[in-house]
Formats: sequence, C-alpha cells, structure tokens
Amino acid sequence: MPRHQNRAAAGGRRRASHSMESVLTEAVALLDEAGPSALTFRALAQRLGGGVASIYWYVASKDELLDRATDHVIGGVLAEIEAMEPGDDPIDDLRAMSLTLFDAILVRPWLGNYFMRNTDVQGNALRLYEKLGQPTLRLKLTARQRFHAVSAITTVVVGSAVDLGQEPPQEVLDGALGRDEFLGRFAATWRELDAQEFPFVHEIVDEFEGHDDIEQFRAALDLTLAGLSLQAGA
Amino acid sequence: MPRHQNRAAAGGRRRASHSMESVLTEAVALLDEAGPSALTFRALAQRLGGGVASIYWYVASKDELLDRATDHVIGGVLAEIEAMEPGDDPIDDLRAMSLTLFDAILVRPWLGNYFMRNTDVQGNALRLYEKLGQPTLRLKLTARQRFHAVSAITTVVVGSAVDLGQEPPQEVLDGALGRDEFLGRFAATWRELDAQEFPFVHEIVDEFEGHDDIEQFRAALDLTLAGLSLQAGA
DNA sequence: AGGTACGATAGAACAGCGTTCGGTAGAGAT
DNA sequence: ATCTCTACCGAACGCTGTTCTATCGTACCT
Repeated sequence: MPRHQNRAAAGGRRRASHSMESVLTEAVALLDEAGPSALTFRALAQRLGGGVASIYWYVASKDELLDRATDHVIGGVLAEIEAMEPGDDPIDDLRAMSLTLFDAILVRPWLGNYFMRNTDVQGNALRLYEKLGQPTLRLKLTARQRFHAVSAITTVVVGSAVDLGQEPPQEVLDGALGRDEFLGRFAATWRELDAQEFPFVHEIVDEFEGHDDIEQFRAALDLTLAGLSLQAGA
Repeated sequence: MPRHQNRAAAGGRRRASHSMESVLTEAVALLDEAGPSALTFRALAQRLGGGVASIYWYVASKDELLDRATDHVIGGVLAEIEAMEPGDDPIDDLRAMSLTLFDAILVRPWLGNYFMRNTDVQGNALRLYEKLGQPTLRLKLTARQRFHAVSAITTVVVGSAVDLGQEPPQEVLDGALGRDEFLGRFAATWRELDAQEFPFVHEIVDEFEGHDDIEQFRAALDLTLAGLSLQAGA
C-alpha cells in the first residue's frame, strides 16, 4: 500500500523516511535550477537514479509533490522565523517576518504559485500562518480584524510573489538579455504611448524602469501595515 | 503568413477580425464553464467547428491565447471603469475601481492567474493600469510613491484573486460538497490543533469558517488605502 | 531452511496535451 | 488559365502525468 494512502495514520509530523527527503530535495533542486517546467516525473526519476513509477510510492500526484516540495522549503523559512525574538512593536515583528518570507520567495520565485495552497498537506505553511498571526494578538483588534490583517499580509506577499514568479521569456533566462534591458524595452514601449491618454504611465515610467522588487514589496507591505497600525489605534 | 507574425504592423488596437473574436469568445466560454484545465486546443477547435491547427492562424501559442482571452474580458471591465465619474476623493475612486475589478475576478476566478502577465499583448490591461493610476495624480505624492501605490493595489487584487483561483478539489466543483462544508472541514481540522501551540488559529477559526471573499478583499484593500491616505497627508 | 507477506521498485503502455508539417480549397488579381 | 495569398485542416511528433503489472529483497513466522 502506497505511503500516501495512510496520511491520517502518519500523524507525527517529523517521521520523514529517508527517501521521501531525497525526493523532495531533488524536486526542489530541479525547481531552483530551471523553474516549474523542468520538474517532470521523468527528470526527477533520472536524478534519483530510479524509475518514474517509484515516485508514486511517496506521492499521489504531481500536485501533492508540488505541495510537499513547497512545504519542505517553507520549513526552512519557518525555522528562521521561529528563531526571531519578539520585539516591542508587534507591527515591526510582522514586518520582519514578512520580509523574511519574501526574501525566500525572491530566491525561489516558483514558491509563490504553490504557497498555502493546501494547508492539509502543507503543515509548515499552517505553522507559518500561526506565527504571522501571533503578533496581532498583541494589538487592540477584534478577532475578525486580526483574521483580515493576516489575510491582507499574506495576500500582499502572494501577490508580489506572483508578479515575480512569471517565468521570464526565455531570452533573459538564457542570459542573452539582461533584466535591465528587458525592463528597458518595456519602458521604451510605454514612453511611445500618447501622453494625453496615458499621463500616469508617463509619470511613473522612470520609476518602473529602474525598480527594485524588494523595495516595491516593502512599499506595498508598509502601506498595509500603516493601515493596520491606524486600525489598532496606535 | 499567420496573423500573429505581424503584431507590430497591426498597430490600431480595434481591428479585430471576425473570427478572432469568436476564438476568444469561445475560449472564455470554456474557461468560464470548467476552468483553465478545460481550455485545450482540441476542445476549442471542436466548439468552433474546425480543426485544431486553425487556431494557430490567430494565435501563436497557448500562452498568447490565454493572454488575449484575458485581455478580452478585461476590456469589459475597462469599459465599466471608464464609465465611472471621478468623485471628490481620489482614494474613493481607487476603491471603487478596485472593487469593480475584483467583482469581475470573483465571477471568473481564472482571470487572476493571467492578469497583467504581458502588457505587450494585453493592451486593455495597460489601459486599466493607467486608469488605476490617474487618481493618484491628484494625491500629494512623489512619482515613486504613485508607482508603488498602484503596484500595491494591483498586488492586493492579484493576491486575493490567486487565493480564489485555486481550483477547488473537484468534489465542490461537482456540487457534491458545498463551499460551506468545505470550509467547515478545514475549520474542524484547525480546531483540533493544540491550543497552546496555535493560539492565533484558534482565535480566528470562527471568522475563517464563515468568511466572505469580498469582505476579505475589501478589508485588505482598505488597509492599503488607509496607509496611502496617510502617506498623502490626508 | 522454507514459505510467505510486504515494503519498495520499475518497465511498458495509455490517454491527453501543445505544437508542427504538409497540403488543400477558394477567392481575387493578372 | 494560371498564379498568389488567405484561411484552414488531418495527421503526426514529442512530451506530459498516470496506471498496470511484475518483480526484487528483506523480515518474520513455522
């Protein structure tokens, strides 16, 4: 009977069998090296030095593989976040945690598309959700406001991650076209638009051309946190 | 020579050939009826009463089909938004536009995953971006702040949309399992968690169980807008 | 030691996918 | 009548996730 059919009985969350570890590790390696399209059962099997069907002993489907691989690396992020000492200001704690999470996604853009898809399988994601929620318990908010606050924050993280996650059009992945030139080409197109009809695009095209992903995320996060801080009556 | 090879020469943005329209309309219909996995070239060809390869006359790849289909419906949203009269408060205008956009995504959850992926093909998305940006021109902000503000808003929209977009696990799509029961099963799992270790999850599990997607989005949006309002010195 | 149950593995095949190739029907111009 | 170009399509290719079936090796029981 395959491993994935007694999920409930498995219970304890750190009973990882040796090979389950290696399956997830190699899956993550493939994702890191060449993006989601590179993670196929055949490629993974070859890397593991085994047959394709063997993977189905550990995992019921590709979706579950993705979920488990995602949760595997989220485990690392969780460890980082659990190691943080709570500070005076809960808002600052929220910011620090969010930035840690975002940093991890920046290195692994594929994470964004699978993160928090299924907390049933993604146990670490659930723990991370809990950790993100704890600082809100120190804020003067209703339960509903707390729920909405953490939802808002994960929304900002996921939304930013998705922006990042779109696989660039091959030319930039090959290194033939630099990221700056890629952005520059878009900016050039935008600059040619009619100035009367597109006043805003013209206003921000310079900012867009030289924009930094972290800064952009930080700005979005800070707006949300400022709103939250206001709501908590600080 | 296929249509999609003289994109630059095409120029004028409303020269839609009759059949291009029907291709996009039927593609959208398939997406609406059974989600992204139902949109295959074979299914689409059958619906159009033609052959599979014919679709490639209008579209170079599935990615482009998705982009054009997305932009097709965004065109409708854009029309709605362009019909709105600007009010006194730019922030209120931003909120109204964002909610209109989100309403459209609520009806078509697949939209979120393809929205704003490639403004080169998605001309209406670019116009929508412009429209979203215009209210910020009336706020006391730097160009960079304006850029970040609109990015933050689209991030919230996209992030919420992605949450929505994950195809439910078939049982609820069949109607065999109601949405409430689906949420309830998750809630039940969460309630069984250790109360010491998961204080936040316990605090908000009731809110989660009965939560409304629009309300959740509105709360996230309002936090961002409150932060923006603060930044503009209102 | 022999038998047996079971954890773990894998090759081969299947159905479906996006995409490409080569060719064709028909209208309009020469 | 021939040529050209638009619009179209059947058949095949290579790839994917998934399933079927068979087979090792080891631990355990008698």
